[in-house]
Amino acid sequence: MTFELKHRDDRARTGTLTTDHGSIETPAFMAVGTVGTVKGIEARELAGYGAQICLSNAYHLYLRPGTAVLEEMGGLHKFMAWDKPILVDSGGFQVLSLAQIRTINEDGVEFRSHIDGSPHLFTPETVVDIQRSIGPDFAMPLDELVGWPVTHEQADHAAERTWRWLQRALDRFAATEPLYGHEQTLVPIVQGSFFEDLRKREAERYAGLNHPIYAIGGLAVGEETGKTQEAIDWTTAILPDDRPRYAMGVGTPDDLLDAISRGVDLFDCVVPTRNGRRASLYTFHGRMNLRNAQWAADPRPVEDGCPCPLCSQYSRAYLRHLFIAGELLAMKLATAHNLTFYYRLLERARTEIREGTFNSWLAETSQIISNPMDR
RNA sequence: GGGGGGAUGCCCGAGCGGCCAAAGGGAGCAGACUGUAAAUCUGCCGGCGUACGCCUUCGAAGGUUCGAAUCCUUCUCCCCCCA
Repeated sequence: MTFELKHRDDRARTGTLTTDHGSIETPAFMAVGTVGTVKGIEARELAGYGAQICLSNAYHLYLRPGTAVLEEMGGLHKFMAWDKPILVDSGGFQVLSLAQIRTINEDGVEFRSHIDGSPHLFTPETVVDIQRSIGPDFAMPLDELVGWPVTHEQADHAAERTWRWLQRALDRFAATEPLYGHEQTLVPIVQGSFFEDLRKREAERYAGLNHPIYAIGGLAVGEETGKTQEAIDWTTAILPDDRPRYAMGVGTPDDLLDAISRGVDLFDCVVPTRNGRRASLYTFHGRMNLRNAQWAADPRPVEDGCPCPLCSQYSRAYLRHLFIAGELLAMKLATAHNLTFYYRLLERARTEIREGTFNSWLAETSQIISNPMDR
């Protein structure tokens, strides 16, 4: 993996992140394909909307279909017919989202499968092994993610443990080989919650690794916007400037742009896909709930000039009808649109950065895009 | 012609003397969602008022009762069985 910074505009940057499955122009957004599919979207369609890389999840793939099948099928790229880069999360998020069915200790996390209740031990080492079987270009190590609010002590404890777990993951990673002939890169995750001393301590510590890429974890877990921004600032100020930074789980369109302005290069979030399935559509003129009665007989496309399969063919009225009727196609079209919007948004952001106009564009855009539109 | 059953809010449907503006669905109207246990969850849903509340509702009319969607009488309409 290599990363080349291309342009800077204040703290925002563009760059090219290159892997054995091709390169990614940053800032970039990764659609979430938890179980090896971005829900409702074929891999080739995803690429057509502008995706350069997608994300999947080790916890979910480990439970289904399991690492034996993945190895037999030649890894996740082949399995899901996606030949661009893939990043796979570790199950660290499930430490938080499945908190009711897991127990955690220094060795690792024991999950009770959400599918059949069976117990499964995830350790830093087993997660690396699973990541070898899945075969992503970027592999996330097991970390301990805490929510918000949380005490300083709890956040400290989780950050320390995440650091120790990273050492174990790095050791296991160094002791094993990729299975499918392409390079894999482990991405250390900086924790520290929303405490300045913890974030700075962790960032210093991780910077010392001199690693080629870093992730900022623990964001967007229920905190106020200002806290997310502080945490990003504390961290990006210390991490090596010439390495890509990935803000895990971020975010809404305005979150993305804000984080870009603070020097973040990579993102993933379920928002465009999940919200699409639930009739919440993003446009450059604001957010629309396509279930609302106001669109019932609106002949216009959701967004004028949008090249997605929805906007290039269908009216708001038709999409609303599909949602109200509970039709599968509604979710698919809305997901396609939201992803297309995200990719267009980031493409626009890259252009603004190259031209040195990012901050002024951000100021006029961010207020609009996440607020309700009603025209 | 004889016998029996039923009519409840936009729809379906509980309730069968007070705790009933009336369960529960559905439809409708909104909202939430940030490393996806999520095609999910939440709220509103007779009228007026932010709220305590007030007003008008349970086929129609009349009656019994302190009090009726619930009991009685008549009427209207629907369904089933027998002839």
